[in-house]
Amino acid sequence: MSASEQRLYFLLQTTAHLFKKKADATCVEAAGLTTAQAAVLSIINGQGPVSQNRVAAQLSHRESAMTKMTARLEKAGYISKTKSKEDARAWALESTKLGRDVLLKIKAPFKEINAVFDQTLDESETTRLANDLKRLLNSLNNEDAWPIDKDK
Amino acid sequence: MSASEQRLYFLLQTTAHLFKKKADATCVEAAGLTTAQAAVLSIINGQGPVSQNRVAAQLSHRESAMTKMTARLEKAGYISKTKSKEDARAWALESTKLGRDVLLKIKAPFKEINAVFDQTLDESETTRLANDLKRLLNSLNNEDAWPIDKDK
DNA sequence: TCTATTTACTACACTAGGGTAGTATAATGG
DNA sequence: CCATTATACTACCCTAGTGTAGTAAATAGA
Repeated sequence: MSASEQRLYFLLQTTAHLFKKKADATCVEAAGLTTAQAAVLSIINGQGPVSQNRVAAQLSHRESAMTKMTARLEKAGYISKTKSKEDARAWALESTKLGRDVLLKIKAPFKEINAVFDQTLDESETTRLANDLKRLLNSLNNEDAWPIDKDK
Repeated sequence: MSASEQRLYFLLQTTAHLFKKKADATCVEAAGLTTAQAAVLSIINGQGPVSQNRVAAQLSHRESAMTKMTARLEKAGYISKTKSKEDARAWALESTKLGRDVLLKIKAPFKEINAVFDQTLDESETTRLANDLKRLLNSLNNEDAWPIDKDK
């Protein structure tokens, strides 16, 4: 059956939406932050002093979304925003002690989410699904970058 | 590899997000409405006079999201909201001529989206992916409904 | 029949993204 | 070296969802 007959787009959106809803609920209960905040915080924590720009790129988000997100994270005390020394335009984002602590609290809820995947799919199915999603991501990216060459 | 090693949750969210972004862009360009509006409108169009409640349930959304969404669709002239005769609390949502017209305009952009799926995955892979997503949806739903019985 | 509960919806405050227009700084080309 | 262009970010307004608290109508139980 073709993608349209399977209503694959709708299925993908619904699955992602419900997983997000569940993950947000468990994360907020366990640690007081959402999965969106956790994603940004974990990149900042892992990549030392980093600009908003670089975080946005890794999440396929816009800079304007980052402005608000880092403001929330700073207000909550999870990150610090200081002006970069190399580039006066950019922020140097870093995680705080509180930010690192809250990232630890989020491990248990994510185990719960991953348990749903692992209870439903075996190892080979998980790998296959991950590969399918990666292939779809590649197709999406290459489509827009065509025929302009994609490397900078 | 396990779901956590594959970062399956993140992969699912990213893929869904980028597909939504692309689909929204092409739909807005072609017909002036978003995919979220298209989903609601197409349910209303297909199921005659229907309550907000029933639409929300099919999309796994909350009633409060429907209040705003139907307000936008009515303002745009795509649907009519009249009080239900069977139940004075409920709305009877129906598509207008304009709403049906705009649904036709959206077919081409969705073909484009489905083409990305079909270019990337063959028929058996598409079916398999759809099944995996359906299985994940079932796992999510049954988890929350346990041990309370799920039928009403 | 009269109360209690459920149901359909609204209002409001919030997170979270998009897109556009603008500013300040950096990098580049003549 | 200076003008142009690119980059990093902000401000603003929009869609779109959540969750909670509330109202009015329907339903169920005593």
